Amino acid sequence: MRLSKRGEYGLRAMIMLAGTPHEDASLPVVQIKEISQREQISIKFLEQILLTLKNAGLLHSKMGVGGGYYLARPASEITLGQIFRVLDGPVAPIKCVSQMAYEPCGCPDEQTCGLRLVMGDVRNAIVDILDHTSLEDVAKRQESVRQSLGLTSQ
Amino acid sequence: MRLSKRGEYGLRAMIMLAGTPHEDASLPVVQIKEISQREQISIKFLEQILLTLKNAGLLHSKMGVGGGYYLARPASEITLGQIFRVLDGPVAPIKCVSQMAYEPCGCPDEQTCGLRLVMGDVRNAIVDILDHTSLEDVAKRQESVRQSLGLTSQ
DNA sequence: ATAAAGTCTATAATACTAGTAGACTTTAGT
DNA sequence: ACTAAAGTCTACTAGTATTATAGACTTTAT
Repeated sequence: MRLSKRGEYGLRAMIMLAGTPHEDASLPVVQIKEISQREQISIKFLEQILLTLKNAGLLHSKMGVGGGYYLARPASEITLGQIFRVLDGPVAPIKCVSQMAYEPCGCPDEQTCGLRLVMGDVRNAIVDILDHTSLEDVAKRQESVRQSLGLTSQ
Repeated sequence: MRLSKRGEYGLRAMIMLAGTPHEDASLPVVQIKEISQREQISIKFLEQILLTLKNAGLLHSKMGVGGGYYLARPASEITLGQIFRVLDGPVAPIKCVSQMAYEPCGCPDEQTCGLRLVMGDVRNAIVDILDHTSLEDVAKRQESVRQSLGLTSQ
């Protein structure tokens, strides 16, 4: 039940982008280098990850001087589930309960397989969280933790 | 978020053992070979898995002629979480929210890390299911599905 | 032009997965 | 005692996934 480093880094980067208010609206983009430094992620590895997210339509980018990345949609419309699936594949712990990538798992009778029933519950519990938590939700929650700790934003 | 084949096979085998009523109380053990055939699992691979579960104290065995495996405790006292952890390690999707195997994950500030907050929820949701579902629960649920399908037991 | 920035593909080291193999030990029955 | 049935234990292997690193390329502002 593990989130890969790819998934972790990608999610952290997206959350950071959601939590970075563009006070300076003329510079809505953030560079790979800055994300890499602030989140402590290898820049070359992060490049790949952001590119994948871009090709999946979750990020937009601007090339050339003054370029960088920005969310393809409002933070409220991007869920952690979408990001997760792009980077780490299906959420289901076992293929026979996957909605996105169903495949029989090889048990003698899938219809009455007890493991499948339970893993279906697990899948639903995970999906409930990941597909109903947007980047905005995370950014807000983060902010509220910061305030309850008496820290200033950023 | 994937259950390995090891984990899948081990859980299936344990569920099978829990669902096999020892009507013939003089023969409470089931042989590897039989589990392998009924669950369609490579016998050599299954050997390893059952041995691991035995060494973890979840199974007992009897060697020699007429030997085999049986649950170390009543099915109601063995949870899927216990089995899972033996075969697939910690349940938490990321180390920084693991109770059993905590490790910092490398984010700049763990206390306010939004990803960590959400993954903590995911961990709790999974643990809620796996640690509160016993082998007996699964066997009963399986049986009730069988009946609702109009099948006879076994 | 040039430098800043993203794009894309290839490669590599390491670890993990899903087995397979085979020699060994224990035990029941004769 | 012998034998066959059954679990025990360790090593090995082929394939795949993970976590990067490298470098050449393209786009764009100035």
